[in-house]
Amino acid sequence: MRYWLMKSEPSVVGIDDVLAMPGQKVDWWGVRNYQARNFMRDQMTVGDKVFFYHSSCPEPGIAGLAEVASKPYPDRTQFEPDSPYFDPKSSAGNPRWINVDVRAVKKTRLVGLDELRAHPELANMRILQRGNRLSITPVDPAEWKFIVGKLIG
DNA sequence: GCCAACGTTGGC
DNA sequence: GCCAACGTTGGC
Repeated sequence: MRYWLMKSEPSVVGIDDVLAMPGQKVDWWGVRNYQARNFMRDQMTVGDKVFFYHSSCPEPGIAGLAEVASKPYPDRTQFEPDSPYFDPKSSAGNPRWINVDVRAVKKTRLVGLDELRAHPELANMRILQRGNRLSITPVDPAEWKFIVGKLIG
């Protein structure tokens, strides 16, 4: 069992959108970074806990709790010629981009970056480091416990 | 819109 | 394999 933080732009797919989907699930399409892909492909297992993070929006921060809901499988958008995520170097037999399904568990209050930064217990979180751009990052179990127990309540 | 950080590309 | 140029991310 691992813990993760996964960024999504709420103007594209926010926590409310996922809660409204059948089974409260969404395929985590669109990751085009090898490190983030490898986390999904190599390290995620069904049931892993996820912070659903809203990025590139007026209030960036943790917006909900979620969990990994499938094994890794090829990202459908890499095969869609009209998609900005289309990858001509990808084929069904040799897909380059992999995703998992994510199930939204519940919406939480918005825990913003400034609030996260206010706690020394969270100082090492990848999301708080300068220049961080990785859209999927591992979360330390102690950090998960602190945020869920003390901040989300 | 700015810009720091950092990943990717491609010429050599 | 190096590295300059370029593109993207994402908070501000």
